[in-house]
Amino acid sequence: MPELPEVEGVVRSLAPAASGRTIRDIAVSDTIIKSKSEAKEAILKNISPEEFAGRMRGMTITDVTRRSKYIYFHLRKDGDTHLLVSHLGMSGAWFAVNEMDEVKEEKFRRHIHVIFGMEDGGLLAYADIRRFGELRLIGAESDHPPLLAMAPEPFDDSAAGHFLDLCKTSKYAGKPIKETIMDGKVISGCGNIYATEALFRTGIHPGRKTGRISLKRLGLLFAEIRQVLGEAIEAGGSSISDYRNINGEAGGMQDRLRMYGRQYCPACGTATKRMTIAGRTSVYCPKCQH
DNA sequence: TGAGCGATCCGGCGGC
DNA sequence: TGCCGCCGGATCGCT
Repeated sequence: MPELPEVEGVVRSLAPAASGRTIRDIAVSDTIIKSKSEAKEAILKNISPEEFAGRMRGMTITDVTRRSKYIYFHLRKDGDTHLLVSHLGMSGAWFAVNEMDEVKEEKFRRHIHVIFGMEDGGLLAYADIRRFGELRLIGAESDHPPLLAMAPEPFDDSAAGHFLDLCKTSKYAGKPIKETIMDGKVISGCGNIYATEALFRTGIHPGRKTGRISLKRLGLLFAEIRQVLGEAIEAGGSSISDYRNINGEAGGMQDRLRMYGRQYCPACGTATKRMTIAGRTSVYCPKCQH
């Protein structure tokens, strides 16, 4: 499942592959057309397949950037700028190819839902096995308020202060620390995998109340989150279940995860425990994490 | 007013 | 082997 480092990997390869190219036509899968006809919001948000295709036609992709776990396609047509916001959900993937059969893995090829045909003849394809991802065409970030509510990028200078300030508020002080750090308004792009890892590395129990952790430890936790995210970006992301970059390649970070998905603590050998926090499974070592 | 919960987008997979 | 139920990012709407 793609988190911030995986999305960063996609953007780093997508930006040079897509920038400067103009979209000639759009194909939307029958599956999505059917879902949308049943009034579901499958992948295409707040727009019909026909309107999406009509508006995207003729758009030039000027740049591709990342904000938290969102991919921003910066677009221009007739002198106006637009933004296509892509979230990969659980299992989304982009592929830049010349023919669809260049998408080697059957499980992705079977679930290609949107294809951008480029004026130069190439293709940009969005595949999504579970259809939890989204494509949202807007004018600018301000058209979709949740985008404006996101925490600063974790590598920004302001991110640590933002995190520590919110930890002190009554809203977050009573919540389990894992729920706090996975809230995108508190820290951008820290999902289950990297939250689990950073908590293990700092010896903090995922269920500990945020307000019961010293500012010093919270500062160390934030630094560790940033460290883990940075390591994962360098390793090309973690390919837990369905992450692939635009060339269909998996990342290598999963081999370096020390707690996520583990049965035994790599530090002391104790059997790991799991608990549900904010509806998600959390793994931790009952001996090393307090 | 806002916190909290359930529903919603689904296919894959573990378990029986 | 087939079917049921669980899982999960993020948002939204209801209580």
